[in-house]
Amino acid sequence: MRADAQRNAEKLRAAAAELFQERGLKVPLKEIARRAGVSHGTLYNLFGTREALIDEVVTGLAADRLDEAAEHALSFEKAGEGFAYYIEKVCELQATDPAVADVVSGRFPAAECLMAICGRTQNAATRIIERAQQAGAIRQDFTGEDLLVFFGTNALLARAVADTAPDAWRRQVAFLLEGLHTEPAQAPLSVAPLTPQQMYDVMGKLAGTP
Amino acid sequence: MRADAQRNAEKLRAAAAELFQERGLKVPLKEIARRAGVSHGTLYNLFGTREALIDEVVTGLAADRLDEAAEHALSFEKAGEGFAYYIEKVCELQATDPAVADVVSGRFPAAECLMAICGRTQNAATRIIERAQQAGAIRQDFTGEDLLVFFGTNALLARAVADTAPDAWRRQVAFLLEGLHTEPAQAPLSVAPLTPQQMYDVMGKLAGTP
DNA sequence: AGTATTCTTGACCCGGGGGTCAACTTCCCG
DNA sequence: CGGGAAGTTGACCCCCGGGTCAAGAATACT
Repeated sequence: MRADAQRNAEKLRAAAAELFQERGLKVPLKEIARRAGVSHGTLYNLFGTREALIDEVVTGLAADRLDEAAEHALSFEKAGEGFAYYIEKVCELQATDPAVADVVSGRFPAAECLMAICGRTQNAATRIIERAQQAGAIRQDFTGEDLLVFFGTNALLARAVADTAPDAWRRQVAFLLEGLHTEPAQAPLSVAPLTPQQMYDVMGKLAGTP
Repeated sequence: MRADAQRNAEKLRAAAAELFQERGLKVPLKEIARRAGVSHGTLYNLFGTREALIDEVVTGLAADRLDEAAEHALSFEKAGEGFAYYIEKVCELQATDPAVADVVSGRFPAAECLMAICGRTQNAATRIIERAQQAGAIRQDFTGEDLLVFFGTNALLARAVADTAPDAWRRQVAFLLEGLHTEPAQAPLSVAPLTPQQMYDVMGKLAGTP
């Protein structure tokens, strides 16, 4: 690769990182090129697809932050506190970085590496939930799918409130956590959790509009 | 108005009612015209704006259904049950009719009549909440704005799950209701409710993407 | 029936985003 | 330092949705 191409790729990566973080993974590619001070043809030439760009610029960071949150959640002595920490932390990541929000909401433009993160997050969520359930801290019928659905809606919510009341999403999180404690009644749920296949469909559509 | 124009208007109203209900208030106008078997020019000629069409076809029905839900909620003897009924009912309306969901999520293309409904719903929600709070059934710091935010996310969620697990939203509703009961601890919320102005911004953006 | 009025049509304009490619520029190496 | 390879550019294509309007079709009135 020639030296100037290398430089352009770097400029594009920088611009993409900025814009993805500011506005999510769906920013127009032409706008990324514009901010990089480069023709959009060059972007297509160097990266080919939006997914490739995402993978180089977002995937690693997002994966690290999500993995770290999961790890830390599992290190709490009290499983219930780890569970609460995890939810708050992931929601916070979503709120402060639309790119992460898009990653968690899964399968954006079907970038392969993103799917991997999604799966890892799903697994981590399930482990954290089961640990809390075994400790008797939260209701038994809450599932990893439930949590991912919540993350999906939280992504939308956090983006919607970002310019207005950047912490507004915390209220909803609090209500959810309150609803998951074991102390009170705990009426049985009348609807089954989503299957993995259903999760795939649903999260894709939830993300589809923004 | 000429007879054929009358007929066309009727065909357009019918098509619009169908499509709004199937896919929400943002369906392309050209598609409505297509389904009505009429040129899109005619649609613009007869109705001028999307808002006018919405007002003739959706507004009344949506208002009726929402008002009825509110009324019925206030007729419960136990305020807490009325509250739960109201949330379930509104969410159900949203789930079975994307048009209603868009109406509740407020301020679509700024149709005047829709704003009126929005205000009425906000008021109704507040009354129902306060009644439940006076009965000691739900936590004191839950507000009408909180509920509308929840409706906003539920609209997205319900639409996202519609083809896959049309009742999936009920789980989230259940978690919310569980979190609002008075029995357990009730940690104070660390974030203030939205102001009415903030609500306006937020709900507009939440609806913006889909 | 014939004319005046009202309506309808569909081609056309716009802007936005995705994507391609021939012609041009820049680089690098012999 | 010159020429071939590598890279860049921006005009161009697509589709989509909103919106307009001159020309033509349909109706209603006399």
